[in-house]
Amino acid sequence: MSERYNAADVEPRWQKVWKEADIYRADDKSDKPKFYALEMFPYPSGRIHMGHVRNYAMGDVVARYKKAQGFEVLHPMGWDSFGMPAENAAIDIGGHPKDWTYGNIEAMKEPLSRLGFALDWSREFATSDEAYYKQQQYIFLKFWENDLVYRKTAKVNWDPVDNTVLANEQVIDGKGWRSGAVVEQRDMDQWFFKITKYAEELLEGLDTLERWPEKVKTMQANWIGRSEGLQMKFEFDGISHTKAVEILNNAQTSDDKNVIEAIQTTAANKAAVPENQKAVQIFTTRPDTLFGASFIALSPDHPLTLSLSKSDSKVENFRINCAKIGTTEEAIATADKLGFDTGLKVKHPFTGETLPVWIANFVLMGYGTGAIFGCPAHDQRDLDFARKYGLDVTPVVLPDGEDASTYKIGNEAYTSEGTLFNSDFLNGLNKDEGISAAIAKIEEMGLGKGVTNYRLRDWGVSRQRYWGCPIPVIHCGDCGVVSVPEADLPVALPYDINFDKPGNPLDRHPTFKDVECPKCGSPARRETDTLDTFADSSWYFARFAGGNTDDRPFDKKIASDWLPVDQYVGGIEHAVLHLLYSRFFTRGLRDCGLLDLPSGEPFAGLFTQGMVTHATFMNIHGDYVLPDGVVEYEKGATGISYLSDYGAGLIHAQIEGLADNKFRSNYLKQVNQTGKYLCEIESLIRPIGEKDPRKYTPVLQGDVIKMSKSKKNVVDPNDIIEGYGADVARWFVLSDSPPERDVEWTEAGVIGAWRFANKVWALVSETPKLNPMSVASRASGDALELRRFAHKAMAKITSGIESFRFNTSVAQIYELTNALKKYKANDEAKAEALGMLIRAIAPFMPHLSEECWAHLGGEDLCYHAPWPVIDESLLVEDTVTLPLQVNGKRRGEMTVPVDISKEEAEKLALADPAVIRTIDGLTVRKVIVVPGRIINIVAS
RNA sequence: GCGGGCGUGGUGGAAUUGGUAGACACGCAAGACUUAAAAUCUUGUUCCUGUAUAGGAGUGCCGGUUCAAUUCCGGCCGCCCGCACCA
Repeated sequence: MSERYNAADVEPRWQKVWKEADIYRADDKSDKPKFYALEMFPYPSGRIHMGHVRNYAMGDVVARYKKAQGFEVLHPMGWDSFGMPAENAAIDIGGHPKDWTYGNIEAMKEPLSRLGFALDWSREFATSDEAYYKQQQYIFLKFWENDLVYRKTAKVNWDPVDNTVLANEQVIDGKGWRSGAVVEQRDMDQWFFKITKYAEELLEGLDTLERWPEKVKTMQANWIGRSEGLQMKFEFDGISHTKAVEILNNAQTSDDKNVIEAIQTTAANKAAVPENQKAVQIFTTRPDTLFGASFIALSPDHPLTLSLSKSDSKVENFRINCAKIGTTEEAIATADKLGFDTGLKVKHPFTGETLPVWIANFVLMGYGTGAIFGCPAHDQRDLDFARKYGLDVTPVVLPDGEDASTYKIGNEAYTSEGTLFNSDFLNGLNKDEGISAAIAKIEEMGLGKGVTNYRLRDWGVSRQRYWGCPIPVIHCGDCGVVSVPEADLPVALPYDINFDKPGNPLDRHPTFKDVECPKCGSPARRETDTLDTFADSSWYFARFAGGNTDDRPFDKKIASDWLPVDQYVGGIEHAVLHLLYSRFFTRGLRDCGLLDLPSGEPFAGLFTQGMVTHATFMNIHGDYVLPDGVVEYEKGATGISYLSDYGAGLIHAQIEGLADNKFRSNYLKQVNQTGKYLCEIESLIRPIGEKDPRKYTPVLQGDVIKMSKSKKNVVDPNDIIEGYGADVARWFVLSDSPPERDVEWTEAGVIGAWRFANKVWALVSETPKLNPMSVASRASGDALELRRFAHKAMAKITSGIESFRFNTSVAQIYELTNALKKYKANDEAKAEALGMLIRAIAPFMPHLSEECWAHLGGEDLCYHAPWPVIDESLLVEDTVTLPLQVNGKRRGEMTVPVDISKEEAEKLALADPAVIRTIDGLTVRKVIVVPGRIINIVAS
């Protein structure tokens, strides 16, 4: 019975058993404590990759472990199936996005099933299913009713060739990623989710997420970007003031009014913005430096700038110049400071001095009020600007140790803390005191008030795309924007579309657009934009929990019972977008009365796993080479080698003859370092007169990077499953590397995992039938030793799983396996240890453990077996080996009873021969005894 | 620029309340079995000196606290990630 472990036979057999017994179905009505395990669901690209394997293997470990711990586990799976790739495929290779998508789902489901994950497939859905997006449309309308959705004109990236809006990620160096056309900024009507309504709650909620990575919380906090400061007005001075009012009143178009209105209605700004426009509103986080103000700067997109440009062509030209700089981050970061003096003046509220009003390219319209006061001495940007245009630089913060009479600002602004000076009533205060005092004074003068500002903007969700959830509204000439009645949902995507022309096919569909107004019955136009696909993934976890309802997004009670997700696992790339949008959605659902989740937090525990990486290889032509095509042989090519001496000679000849010096020197360096020649067998055609039929080409090893098709460093999970089995693939991606870090896929590593699977099987198959649930409570001698070892290992395996350090659990499983081979214990103790081992392996390699369980004669399925109970008394030894240190250096060790007294231990330590030898001639000053840990003798 | 993280053998990594640094695995070396290879098994493997007993050095670098530092503190150096003209 000691034949090799045959995964190809074992794995499908158990998968069939599991499926027929329907063991992974979660029971909504269970009395057991619940546990919701979830991994970020996949986009159906058509193939599973190693990243999926790692992600789902981690979630599966948790799900299976929690099941064994007695929890009712919900572990569902589905498809995030709307999105651009389907449309692009239809454009590039023809066909229909729907067919492409659902074909891919079919193609992926089978290999995913072969990995043997404990998934409740009864809850499966795809976000492109009509039943799903119908409910999403319902949610959209509920959000609209509850003031969480609105419509406004906003700037978008417009690709003039493809006639579509592009997401920021799709704009590369200012050009459309597909067309290569220069992207325009265009104003368009867009739908927005009012995520800023929850800015504060989303920020505060982060503190309650104890089982989230600090990194993700920090990123979200930065993204929300709360800053406290002062919003205040600078009143226009003299004639300029009148002129400004005149400009505003006369030159304003309705568009300008909209912008001004939009600013005024921003929640944070609302209270502080006055009704009239006789002043410029600015926002600052450093009101303590107000006495250092030397100018006011407006954004090129500020309403005042816009109205000025209508009557002044120089302003208009300046705006055009600013727009030319481009949209790339690099261009923005390195752009010169550009300014334009409007000639307007404002009055400083404290000093009464007049300050010039400039337009500056570095002031953003999207943050604060789109206008600032410039304090060059204590802000680097302001300083650069002031130096360029000859504006005053007045220091008002004195660094410690500097003299007020001699302190000067050079080309570096002083941005750290210090004592305020040159500042009248603020003199002598520190930064925080100065901020409070300045705010109090401005408030007292009625010129402004302390406010909180957020960097977070509302979420624009309109996409001019076909393959997404249609936005369920109708535009009527008389009634305006009207929602589609609930009874008419879903607004279904028509199938008969074509991609002959660029742009959104819904927009030119013969009938989709033409509808009657649900209110007045007159001819109206259906919205043809679809929702950002991030909306789809913002509530799917709730549908999994309380789904299968057609009248509501999910059953409120059932979904609320399962939520929050206890353990969510996915990639760090979603740290902000998906994870923030979901936190917004659950709050929205809660406040619309659809979900009973007071905290609003969808994911109680989050784990972000690292990527699967692989070495890259490149040949002399500069092409990436598939790892499969790369062979290596030893330097010298004698004995162990894939190549004959003849082949080696060929490589040498090729290298010497290479024209590319850089490649040749790199290759020779590689050979020197590794002692190996890497090459590719380029063809199997025998050149005339050659003995070896193969043609070898030298290959350079490149960086170890994330698996990617274009870099050709991918390993297909299917190949690994066929060659070694699913368990081996799972085991490998969980061993060695800590889960949050990247793991490098190597052939050697896979073989190691495969060997281990065989080792376990060899151990089990040569063991006669026994009860894997047995407890050898009366063990002594070697048997007791084995028990101690097994229970200790089991404790470490358990804590490794609990704390997401699967690599340490794996190491302990190795140790337990080695111990089982080493200890000469009796059958009862062996049965206990082996039973523990099989159950410990089960979350990682469920097929192997099931096979072992059955072979040993375990009752029922291993999947149903409870997690081993650790006997705490076995974790404590009778004796302990203490290291003996002299002056902090280890000189020996001694084995003593664990409950030895400090005095006794000290006596024994000083009698140790190694200690005596070391302290010979020295005086013992002190002996430190840490019970059960160490003894350190201080001598001099 | 701002924020976060990380530096440990040839390699991945252990050592999460300061207490034997290098668990476990890969690789490598030697041996056993074999006609041979593969597989498997055994032993060794941080570096330096040394036949050995043993001694010295050692967790990026410099310093500090401590009987004791990979761990705590201060200052450098290097790498990675996120955000980025956010007032």
